[in-house]
Amino acid sequence: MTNSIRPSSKDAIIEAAFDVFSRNAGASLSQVAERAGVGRATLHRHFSSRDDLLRALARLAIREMDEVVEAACADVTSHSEAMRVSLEVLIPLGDRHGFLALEPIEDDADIQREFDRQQRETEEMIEAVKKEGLLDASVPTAWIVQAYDHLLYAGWEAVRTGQATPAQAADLAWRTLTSGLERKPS
Amino acid sequence: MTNSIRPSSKDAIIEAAFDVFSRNAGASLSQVAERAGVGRATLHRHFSSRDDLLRALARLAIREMDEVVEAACADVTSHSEAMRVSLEVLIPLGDRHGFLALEPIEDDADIQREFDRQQRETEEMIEAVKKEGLLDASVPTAWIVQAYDHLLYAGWEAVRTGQATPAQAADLAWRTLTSGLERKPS
DNA sequence: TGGTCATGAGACATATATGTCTCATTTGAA
DNA sequence: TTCAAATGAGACATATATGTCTCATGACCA
Repeated sequence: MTNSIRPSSKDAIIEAAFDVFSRNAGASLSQVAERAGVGRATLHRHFSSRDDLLRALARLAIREMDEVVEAACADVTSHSEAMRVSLEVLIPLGDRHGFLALEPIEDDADIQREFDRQQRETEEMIEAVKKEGLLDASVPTAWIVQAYDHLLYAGWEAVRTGQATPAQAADLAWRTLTSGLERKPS
Repeated sequence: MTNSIRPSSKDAIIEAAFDVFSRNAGASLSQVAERAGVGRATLHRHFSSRDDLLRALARLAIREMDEVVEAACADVTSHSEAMRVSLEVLIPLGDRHGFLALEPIEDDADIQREFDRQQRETEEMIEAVKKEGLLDASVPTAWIVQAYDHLLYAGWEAVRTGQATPAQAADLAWRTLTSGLERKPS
């Protein structure tokens, strides 16, 4: 394989970048390189500029989120189930989710379009779940999207801080979103 | 009043800083000054350094959140009601809330202690609401804190983007937290 | 063993952010 | 009007971040 650069280094940079930028959007490239255990020059060999890195991260995050959702929804039989399993597989990608929410990538039309498409797909999923009767149609879809996104992020934080496993966090977030945290008389 | 610097300029800087930093934690002081409609030198007259500004914002945010919660809870008759009205009055302070969550102020022990105190008070409030029977005691308090914080932030975003008034956002966030967004058969 | 390639370290120039200073202008009160 | 304080504009020096480059080293492969 006289192919190209070793993959491990590039991957380490990408993982470190998600980790660092999801906590601090203004972090320097030195911090990213250090977290990756890599020289700053090596980072520039893989990503010519800061913007180049940010764009690569955004594209990757969108693609990964698409992939896990598509894979998880392969066998589902309802939109409600799709919404539930999407939540579960997206929680471990919370750093990607947080990165996309925090980092303003306004200058790239491709990424903006893909980002908008994901947002639209989430809205359509929620509309479909309303039609299936699980969610209250009188609650604005825009609010359900907000609650879904933020509870997803809350679930990732619970995982990151060791409070829960991804499965437990998904259970808690899903219960919160659907039936709430009230004490049930049943 | 030969007191000191005019207050309006300082206040404008503080409001602009909350606005700018809650969207982008790494924003420059030039951006803050511009948003405030103020020269960069004036910003430095009020706040000697970036850290000075950040610390002042953190202290103010904590104090303001304390004040509105205390005022709102003056007449309540239960912890459940206190939790509900706290959510309502904190949503308009969502920029303060987001600033405290996003900006890492690790070097100041005072602020850290106050921040921890607020977190602890939220936990105690939730424990009390569990005892009153509104919230399910089998759900971890840590998760309820997460959900409360994130739905509060979601509510502020709904207000900021014009999707809802503060009162509507508080209703939606409270309903989500307590009874969820399921279609209710009743 | 020899050669190739990715890498780390670090020098270097540049860009941007930060903090200080000066000065002319404006504001508000007496 | 008159005066003192606050301000905006901008020069200036410094610090940090960024991007490019070179060179020696180490890993992997033939």
